Amino acid sequence: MTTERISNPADPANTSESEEMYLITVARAAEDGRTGPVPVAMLAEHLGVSVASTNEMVRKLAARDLLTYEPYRGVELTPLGARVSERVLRTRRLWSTFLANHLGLSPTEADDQACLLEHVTMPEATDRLASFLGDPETGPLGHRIPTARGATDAPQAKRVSDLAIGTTAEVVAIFGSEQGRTFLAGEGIKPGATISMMGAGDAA
Amino acid sequence: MTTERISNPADPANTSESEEMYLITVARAAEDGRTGPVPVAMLAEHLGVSVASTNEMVRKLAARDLLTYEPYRGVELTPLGARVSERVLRTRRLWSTFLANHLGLSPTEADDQACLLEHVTMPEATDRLASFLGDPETGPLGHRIPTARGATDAPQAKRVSDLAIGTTAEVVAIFGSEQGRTFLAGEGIKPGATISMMGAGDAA
DNA sequence: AGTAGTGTTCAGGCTTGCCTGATCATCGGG
DNA sequence: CCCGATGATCAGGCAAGCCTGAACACTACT
Repeated sequence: MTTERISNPADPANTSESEEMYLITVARAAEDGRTGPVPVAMLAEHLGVSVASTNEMVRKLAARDLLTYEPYRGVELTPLGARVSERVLRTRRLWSTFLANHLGLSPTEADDQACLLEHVTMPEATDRLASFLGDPETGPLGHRIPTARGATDAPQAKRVSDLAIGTTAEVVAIFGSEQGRTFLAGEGIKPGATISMMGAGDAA
Repeated sequence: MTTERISNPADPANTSESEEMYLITVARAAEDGRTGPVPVAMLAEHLGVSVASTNEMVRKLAARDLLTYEPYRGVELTPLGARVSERVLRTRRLWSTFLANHLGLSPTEADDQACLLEHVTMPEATDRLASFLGDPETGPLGHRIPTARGATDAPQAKRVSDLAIGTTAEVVAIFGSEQGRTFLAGEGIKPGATISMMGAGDAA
């Protein structure tokens, strides 16, 4: 077992179980109605770890472009991070559905068990499970079950700085501060918009 | 997450995933016809780790009475170790059966996936899975599936349809959709409730 | 504007499971 | 009976994740 990562059998970003827990915790905060960045302290709280550990992990995940971190504000999932967390949550909720509806576990037992299974389920198995269950849209606890998506997701996002001059692209996400995003949105640059790369340089 | 072992949700001996892998490797050697102690080198080989690591782990497991180790001869499971490995192998093969027969994975894919699930499956889920599958005796690859044994199996749950008329029982679980569960719960039929079988027939 | 309090980060440590590279012990054939 | 091959073990290390405690930075309230 020389070096290779053991971690997760489904590897959009080759995330470890721990990393996935951080990511889905952020995702769930949003699901629970929270808007804007999730404070690091809240993450630590939910995961039952110290803030110091959370800080450490958050930086690691940010460095890997799985989430953005703004000190004193909190973290947010990047498109990549969102994809990972959706895959994990999809898997969890599918298992949860199976465990509750077919094996008869209570919804909470099912969710606990599913939380353990979600990190070690191969994409193939997840998809088969979805079919087996009839592609349900919500889990036993009422949560939405994300669709397979992402596998296809084709186009693959780039950073603006990687865009060749003269090309056109669709904005899928904007990184940076709230202020920055707001400013850009005011300029018509927001997710869904189409932009063209006309040239590069410092502020004119 | 101060100190407590995370490890396995089924804890006969509170074994970690790694430890379980060592134990079932020993168990499988016996299954494969081998008699007498299993050499440490063979263990290392099968697990893909160094002999030094194996030696280390073997001593740890021996100290915990999960196996016996005689230098220059090899290791053997103690009754305790055997119980752990049987539980794990039972879980693996049940999952394997489900994955192959119900989700349509190939026997080897199923086994690979099951190998990941086996370490994080709660005893409750294992038993339910066994019932769901009809208590099969062999897995997709032809291996024997150990029985639950050890858990005392106590009263053993039955399906309502197997209840004799006039008997009383406690509800331990309810299968079916969210809607169905909700409906029954509204009728006072939920886990923990006591019910009496008054008669059977189609909707009155 | 100043400061209390909250949030961040650093330093140093622990555990598990694995590694390599020596030594050290044993077994068994010649 | 002796020594080489095989097996066992020791020492020292590494990465991941987590910890505590202490220093530091920022925010927001008065």
